[in-house]
Amino acid sequence: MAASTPSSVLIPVVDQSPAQQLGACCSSLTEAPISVADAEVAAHVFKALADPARVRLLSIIASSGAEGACVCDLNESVDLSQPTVSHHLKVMLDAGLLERERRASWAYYRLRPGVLQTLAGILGA
Amino acid sequence: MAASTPSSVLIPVVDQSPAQQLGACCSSLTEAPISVADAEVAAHVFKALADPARVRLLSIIASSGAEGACVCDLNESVDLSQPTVSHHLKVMLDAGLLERERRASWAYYRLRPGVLQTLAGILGA
DNA sequence: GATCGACATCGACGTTTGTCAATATCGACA
DNA sequence: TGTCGATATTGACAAACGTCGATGTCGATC
Repeated sequence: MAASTPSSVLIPVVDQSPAQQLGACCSSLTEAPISVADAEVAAHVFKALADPARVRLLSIIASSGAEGACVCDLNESVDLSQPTVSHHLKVMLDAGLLERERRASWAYYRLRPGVLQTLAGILGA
Repeated sequence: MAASTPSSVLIPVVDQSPAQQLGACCSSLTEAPISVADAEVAAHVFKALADPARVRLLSIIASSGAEGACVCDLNESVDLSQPTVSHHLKVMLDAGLLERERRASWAYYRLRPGVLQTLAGILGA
């Protein structure tokens, strides 16, 4: 296709999260074979969902709508230590699935708008 | 999907793959907090997509439609050894994303019908 | 300023994962 | 029957991951 020599070796430094890049990469997995680079981006996002604790946290956060969910509540929703919950939230934040907002001394996480629709679009549905 | 081969067509025999359970577990991640058990099932399926090689293989397989893709072709599509490709295919097969069919001495993999739609549905889109 | 509470980061650990070379399995065919 | 080609399985190893306790950071309140 476009690229002439995909001999890789490079990791392009993009200031966009994987989930942001996903929206611009490919229309769907099922239409045509995805490029190696795009596969890496997509896998990064899926990896952020590849843990039971993260799926559950994301579901709780998504269910709390636009206000977001307080970390103090999330800590009690899963049977994990506070540092571990913080770690999982960071993984999803870095992948571009979540947004963080600080209110007073609390942190609130919410779904990044449209990100699940983008993901669903990649799946070809 | 004619493919009239009198030779035996074997379909993966799994009692209940994660992707199959997904369809019956929850309507969507965003509606209400998912249960711990359902999160485990969903994470299992996402984990099968959490690798660049697997995403690319899945995309190639999906793009080849109902006929499926021959392993002999897949081996040349990614820069990995034959056992590694076989391993990745098994991961997605066990997760319920793929189906396998043997024709003569070749193996063909295809998307399990509807599985991507189910996944997209879980995402709430 | 000192203290407290909420959250993030660090360091260390056992476990899981991706990878390959070697080997096994199994059908096709001479 | 024996060989060959295609695919799966095994065994081993390094890297990545999930987890926790200890510690750091930062805003709020006294």
